[in-house]
Amino acid sequence: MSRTPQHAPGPEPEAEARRPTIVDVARHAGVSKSLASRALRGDAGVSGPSRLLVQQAAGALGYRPNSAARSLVRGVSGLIGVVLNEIGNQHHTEIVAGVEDQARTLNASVLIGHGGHSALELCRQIDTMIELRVDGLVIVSSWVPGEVLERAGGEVPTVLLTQVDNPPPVIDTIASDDVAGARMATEHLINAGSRRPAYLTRSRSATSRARTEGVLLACQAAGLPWAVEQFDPGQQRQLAELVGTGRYDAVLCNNDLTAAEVIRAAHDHGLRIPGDLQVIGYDNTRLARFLFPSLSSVDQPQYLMGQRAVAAITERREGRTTAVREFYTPQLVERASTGQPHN
Amino acid sequence: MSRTPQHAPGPEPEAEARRPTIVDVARHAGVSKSLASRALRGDAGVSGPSRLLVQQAAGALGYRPNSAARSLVRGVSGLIGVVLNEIGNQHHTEIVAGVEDQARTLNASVLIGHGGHSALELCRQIDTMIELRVDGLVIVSSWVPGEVLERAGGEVPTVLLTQVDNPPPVIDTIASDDVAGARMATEHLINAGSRRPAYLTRSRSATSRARTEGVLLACQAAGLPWAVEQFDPGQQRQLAELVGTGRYDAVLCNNDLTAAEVIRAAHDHGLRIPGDLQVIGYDNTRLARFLFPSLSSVDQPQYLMGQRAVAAITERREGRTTAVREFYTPQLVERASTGQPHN
DNA sequence: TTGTAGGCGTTATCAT
DNA sequence: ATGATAACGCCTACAA
Repeated sequence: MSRTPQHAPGPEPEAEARRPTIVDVARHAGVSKSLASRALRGDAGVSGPSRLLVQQAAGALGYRPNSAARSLVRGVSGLIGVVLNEIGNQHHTEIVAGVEDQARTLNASVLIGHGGHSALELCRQIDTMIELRVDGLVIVSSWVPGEVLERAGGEVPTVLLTQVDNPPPVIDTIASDDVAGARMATEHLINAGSRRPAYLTRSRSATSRARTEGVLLACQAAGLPWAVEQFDPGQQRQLAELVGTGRYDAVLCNNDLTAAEVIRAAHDHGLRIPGDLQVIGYDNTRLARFLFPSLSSVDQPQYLMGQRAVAAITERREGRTTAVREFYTPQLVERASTGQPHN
Repeated sequence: MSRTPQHAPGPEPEAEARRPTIVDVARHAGVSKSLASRALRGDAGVSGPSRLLVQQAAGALGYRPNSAARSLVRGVSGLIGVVLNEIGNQHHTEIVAGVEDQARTLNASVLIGHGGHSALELCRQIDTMIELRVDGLVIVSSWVPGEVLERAGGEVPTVLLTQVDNPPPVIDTIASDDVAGARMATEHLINAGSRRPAYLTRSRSATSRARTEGVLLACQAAGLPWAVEQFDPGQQRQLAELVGTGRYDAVLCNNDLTAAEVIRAAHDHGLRIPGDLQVIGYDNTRLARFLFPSLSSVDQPQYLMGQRAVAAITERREGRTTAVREFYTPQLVERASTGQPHN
């Protein structure tokens, strides 16, 4: 028995290697296609022998349900879409893990689309997901324009996992409080003796802007000047040079990788960490533990946020019409890159 | 005009907020659904006024094509699936970028499925992709059993981007030569003076095994003993302790993050790099530049491999039946973590 | 328990 | 240039 289906009555001896459909399975098993459908899905009301027959036929033919056909007739796809702008990023990874685990409880699978740091591409991914008729959409980026969010939310339960300025009411938002996180981290730096703290970022996202705000608040409260140093992703040297000037005695970075750059530059310039320069990262990725000195970092409940996103989608599908607005307070994980050197 | 479709003739005044279909668009525009279909897709043979009418109707209704229906009737989905076991990994990121750029030339979009380090989940993702009827499948993991690969290859053009032992002929393989890469790296360590090199890994994949082989070959050729140190992902302390023993004077790590751990441990134990311990990573991720000292690393043409994978899929779809077996030779990028300290 | 028939939204093949 | 109409593969009343 070859695996390619061979329907004898066909007038074409050189038949194309067509994928077997449920009709083929039914014919092979000698039953109607509706019975085959029920048997394959484990429906009740199918006799033992029939079920077995159908299953064997499906196995012999290598049958695979066509999810396009199924989605079409059932109106749901069993797909949760996640759109983010950087897949090589521990922060996003944890969110996706949360989404996946929660999706598993719904027997849904997760599709990841990534915009590669391009807002346009990000929107295209969202369109693709919607046209695929995902049952819910999780957006992990603050680069999506409000109107796109609004359209998306009108078509499918949509959850945004970042802070934005004015989220439309049709979408839910579940975010970590970036203002609070940055403020807390900056206060930590100041309490440990910093008098010239700064915020370093390579991102222009709303998320990064919110962190700027947190730094500002902490500095104002302490009566200190505040500084933001913005770099473009390409600029490598500038960041290292800035660190070398010794202009700041403590920096909060937009993420752990940028913090790694800073630590590196400090080494090169002979600066002690945390003695000459305190450093805090953001996202508390695995990397933070492996740097030298180990990196203090702001931790967000990413996994939990991913889970909650899927829960919010479920609620929307079950009729909720009010918007979820959840905020989580991040935690500062203190390691060796901050604090008073001799304490 | 509200955005929810309101078909006047409907007998239900409390109509469900159904998604508008092409029939709604056609009715709204006063044309047949076939004409609407052609107009929306930009087919030739539609008069200017009709096209405009249809487009306006679609815009007014917020129409979105249902890709399930389209996929069903056309037999192609316009989707390329990528399955990998770790999305938070720069190595994979670059591959995906290559896949995406090449997919764009086919007007296809890319879906990412990730197995979260579970072989079972990985296979489930592959099944999902196949049932979604992706037009091609790219697998970036050496954990997928041969029989699963074979089945997948029988159903859809499939490309494996890792080295495995006996790839079935129905799938294409495009891989970087891990034996050669590890051998080259090890030879570099030996040339720089190492007499006790070792290979450090947290992975038990076929990829990692191949690298073991490369280390072995280099050591044998130099008449040196060879060593492999295998750790489980959870074990943190063991790796640090091993480094502290000073048992080895040079290590090749399975990836850059593990190399970061080693560097960190060396710092903690007061070992000089590269004087007391040379370190090489694998994958040449962004991180390698930011470590201190900067990390030598084995670079693979990941982006290119991603591109080639899609090209191979295209060729399969156009009738090629022989298997592609491409190998790329990796390059060693030398930085400050290896070499003779005073040269 | 099993079969029949209709429809999901789209494209494509015919006519007109 | 436009319009019927028949698929695509599956699910689901409804009937037997």
